[in-house]
Amino acid sequence: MSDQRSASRTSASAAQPAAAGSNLLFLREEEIRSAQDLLFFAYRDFTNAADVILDEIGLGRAHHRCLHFIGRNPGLAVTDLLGLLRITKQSLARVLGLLVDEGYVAQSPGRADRRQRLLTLTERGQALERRLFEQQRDRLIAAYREAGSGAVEGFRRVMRGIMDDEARQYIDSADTSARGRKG
Amino acid sequence: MSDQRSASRTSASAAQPAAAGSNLLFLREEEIRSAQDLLFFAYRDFTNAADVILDEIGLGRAHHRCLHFIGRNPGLAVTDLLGLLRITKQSLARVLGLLVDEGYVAQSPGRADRRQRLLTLTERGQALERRLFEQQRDRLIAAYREAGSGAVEGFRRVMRGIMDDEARQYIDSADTSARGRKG
DNA sequence: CCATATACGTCAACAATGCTGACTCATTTT
DNA sequence: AAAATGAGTCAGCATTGTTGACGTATATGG
Repeated sequence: MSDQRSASRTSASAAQPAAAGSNLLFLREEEIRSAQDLLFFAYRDFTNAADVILDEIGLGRAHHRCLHFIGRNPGLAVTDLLGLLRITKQSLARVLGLLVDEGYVAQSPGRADRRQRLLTLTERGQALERRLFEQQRDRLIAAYREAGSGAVEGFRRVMRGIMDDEARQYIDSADTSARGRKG
Repeated sequence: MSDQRSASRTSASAAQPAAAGSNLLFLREEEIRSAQDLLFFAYRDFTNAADVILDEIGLGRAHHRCLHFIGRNPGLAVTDLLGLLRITKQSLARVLGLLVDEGYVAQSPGRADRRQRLLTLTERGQALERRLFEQQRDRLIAAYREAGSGAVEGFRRVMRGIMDDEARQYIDSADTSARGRKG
């Protein structure tokens, strides 16, 4: 690979606001653009961590997302899973159908509302989800160790702030139920 | 939407390690799983912020990524862009070709190595990239304000720790060149 | 009880964005 | 002169997202 990249970075005339002396504004913008980089690279490599295992089994990231959210919310209804993933029912059907066919996910009718198909991981699904989890866990633990324990709280606060209200509520309720364990 | 979700969260038997009393391990695992959630939702909503504008123009996220990295690294060589995005030349060609055709990106032969096609944003490309940037900027600024200035450093450190070495070097070199401004 | 809404599933077609493999051409390096 | 590299291109395919249109079972409200 050539060394062009680092040689030319930030030499763009566009990065300089027209007004002179507004170095604060410049730093602010650079800070934001740097955060764009952070989100792209961290997400890319974090999701990538599970890909080798997924490839072996012939599944994709979409399947992993399902396993993750079902594992985290046993008895989740299909509508709720759709709300978390923000994809269409038809997109989910392809992915979820395979997971059910291959015995990773089980469906059972809701007792209160028998129209629902509540989703849980089978033992096989739990085993797979755990293997995938461990890959990402190792990466996160290394990151946490490097960053220092004080950094984690800041990470959580900023990430929470980036997402929209609905996602925040989900995150917050997971937090409280993890500590209080009140079902 | 049903309320099944919050009712059942973390009631999975799988979340409990077999050994009793290892509550530290449990909290650790919950913390990691929560970070998985954070990455998914933050990335989802962050990228989403630019989608409305992209839709109007008939471009996608892949185009945005190109505009971002070219804008941030004027004179970037194609090989280096491929290295940042980690996609194949053929995938990039589709996306980049359109950006060039539509006048968002300009190519010019390298002086040192005339095989290279160095990439820059045209004025049109800069204008579009700015519009997209502003959407994500607003989200980040709100998140930074909510999280507090102390949180930002922690965010940056953890995100940096998640990505692989090559990406870290890129991030670090951007940091130094932004302050020192030495091309 | 009946009308309407909801939860879930399904078929069909299409779009965006990844991938592999195979080649060409220009230029640089050895 | 030979080999490597930077860039482009064609062809085909996989994954995962989208619309639109229906069908069925169950719940809910007048």
